[in-house]
Amino acid sequence: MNAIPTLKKISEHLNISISTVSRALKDHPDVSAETIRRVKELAEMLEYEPNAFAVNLRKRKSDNYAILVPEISGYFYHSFIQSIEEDARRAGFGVMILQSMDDPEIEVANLKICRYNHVSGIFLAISSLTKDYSAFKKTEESGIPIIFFDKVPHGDVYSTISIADFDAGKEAALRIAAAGKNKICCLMGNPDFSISQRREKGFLEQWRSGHTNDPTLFYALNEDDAYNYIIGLGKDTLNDMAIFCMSDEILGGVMRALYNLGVSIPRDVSVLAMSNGQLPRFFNPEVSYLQSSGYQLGKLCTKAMEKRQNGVAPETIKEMVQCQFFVGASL
Amino acid sequence: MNAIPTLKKISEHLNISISTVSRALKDHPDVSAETIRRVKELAEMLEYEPNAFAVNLRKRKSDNYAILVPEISGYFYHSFIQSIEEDARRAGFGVMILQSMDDPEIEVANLKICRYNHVSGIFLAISSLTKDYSAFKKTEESGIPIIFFDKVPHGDVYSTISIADFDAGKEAALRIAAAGKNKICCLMGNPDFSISQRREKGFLEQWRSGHTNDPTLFYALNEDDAYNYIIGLGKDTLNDMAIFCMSDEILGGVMRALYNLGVSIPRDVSVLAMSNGQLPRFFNPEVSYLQSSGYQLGKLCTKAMEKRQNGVAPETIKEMVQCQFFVGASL
DNA sequence: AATAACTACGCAATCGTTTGCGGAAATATT
DNA sequence: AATATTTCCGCAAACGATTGCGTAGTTATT
Repeated sequence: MNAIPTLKKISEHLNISISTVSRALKDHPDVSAETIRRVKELAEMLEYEPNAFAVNLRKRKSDNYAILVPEISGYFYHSFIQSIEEDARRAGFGVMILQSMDDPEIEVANLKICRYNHVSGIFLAISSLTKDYSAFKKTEESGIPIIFFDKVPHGDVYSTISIADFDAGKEAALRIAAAGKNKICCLMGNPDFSISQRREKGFLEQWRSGHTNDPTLFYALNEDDAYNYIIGLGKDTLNDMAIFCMSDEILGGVMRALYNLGVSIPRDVSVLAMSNGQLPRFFNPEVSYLQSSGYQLGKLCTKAMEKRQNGVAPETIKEMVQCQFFVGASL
Repeated sequence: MNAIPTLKKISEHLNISISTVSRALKDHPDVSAETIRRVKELAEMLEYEPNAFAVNLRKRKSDNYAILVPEISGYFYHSFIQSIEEDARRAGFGVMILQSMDDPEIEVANLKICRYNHVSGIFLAISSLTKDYSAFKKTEESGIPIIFFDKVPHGDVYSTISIADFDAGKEAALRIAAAGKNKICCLMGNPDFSISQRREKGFLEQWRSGHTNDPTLFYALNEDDAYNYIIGLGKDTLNDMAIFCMSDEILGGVMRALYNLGVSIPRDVSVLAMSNGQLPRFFNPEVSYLQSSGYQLGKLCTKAMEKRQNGVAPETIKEMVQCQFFVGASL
């Protein structure tokens, strides 16, 4: 069997104490240059690496971050995860993934797992129905910093990195107005999502400042919801309408429906989306969208986490990322 | 500070020894019913959970699996990861994510991380240029089972769960032939990928059995490669052609190009893809495809991993998943 | 009543690493 | 030559959970 080397084994080989080996490997000044050389040489040869459990047990802390999202798949979080993993690896951290399946109970259980595994920090997108923040509070109090992203709790005691959803909503309304459209349908996501609420608010506020008619609102919980809704509207109702799709999921459903109905874009119907940036380019014509990039959001979260690791207070970290507009041909 | 409870704390509260507390929590027969009751009651109250580091240090094993993929994002692996996480959580395992960025060196480093973190098992899709399997061998020898999936090493000493790539290639050729197309272009992925090679081999073998002309082959390393290639072919060359897209990445590039060239599908050009199942439905018309589902593959890998955990020999686990054909309107 | 068996618990070592403290040997200071 | 400093290293106690072994006190057996 391929026995994994320990300090003890090295110490026995060299006939010195475990402590000295440990110190030698860290260039402790109490160890002679010659001993350091010999220890390091042997350690290298045996491919010694400290046992993570033992180190963590002693430090009462692991070099692991946790990412806690409602769901890995979909259009957004996987690119966020990729982003975090890249940075974490560079900083010597591992990444644990946990899904809440948008269930507050699993979310609480996952936080508990994080606590008992003494992760160094948590990146967290909260589930839509989370009302009780006590698990967040408890986790922060136990010394584990949480960076909330995308779906963040309200209240100002937490570190949050979020999309400028309100502004994005406003810009969407502006772009649509600029395209000369007047009949609007907004397909928002689950109204329990904070992001849905803010995007809607921004859109409505902007729209109402220049128009007297209100947009039609529909809350689509998933792609099929969006699809069925558009199909239900029918070609006539859709004529000359502009559709705002709050997410990639919704965009997917809407476009499939529009294809099936055989409407022409943008002649009959205009489309504007908010997106992670991949999907809109696959439609014909390419869909214009406001990009909220999971990858970029990840980069900001990494920076925020580094600050928190260095003791920066949670409430001082509040960031909003503006969305960037990408011109397609759907508007 | 919200001190996390330990056996010691419980034992002090109850004035009994640490050992007895430990045993009580596991219903050890050496502990009286009354003591068990008192211990469990207090443990519950304090929300005691064993310190994972200490447990793992003693067991020399963690309740964690690692997933090692070239890249999280893209069209395939994230659904695989989602699948594994679901099952792992149910079985009480955590999931660590590591990306190799398709770099053999990082892959080796990641395997080392797995070893020194004593994960219970690894799900691994190898990078395209990995030639040296010694790190795999070493990891298996150190007692950590590896389930290779999707991109698997050759040789028969490993546990592998792979797509029936050869068969899928054959079926693709059959479907295209059945559609009456004769002029074929196969867009394959990186020729270093084992999956590219097998899909190509299957396609060619089947095709040649009934035709004298060979398909045009092109290896697209990414979406843009595929896009540029198709654009380069031009409308005339494409006319009456059937295009086989080996992956979602390629499909994306091809469809964008076809849209831009303004060719009609399937009148001018037919398209058949191999896909995880999401993307083809977003095109107009919907693209026909052979599904290789990351989610399903994950389920099979979980079962394989359970077997390995129970001591089943690596080489006895070899599975091939057949692809399912989904009828679109592109062929 | 003496021995056997059982119940219920504690001691102490172990997993591998880290670190405060103490001390022998070598060197430097008067 | 006696004292003061360095230099270099080891002892032992943590971190928290687990477990083989030992044993005081009780009950069962002859």
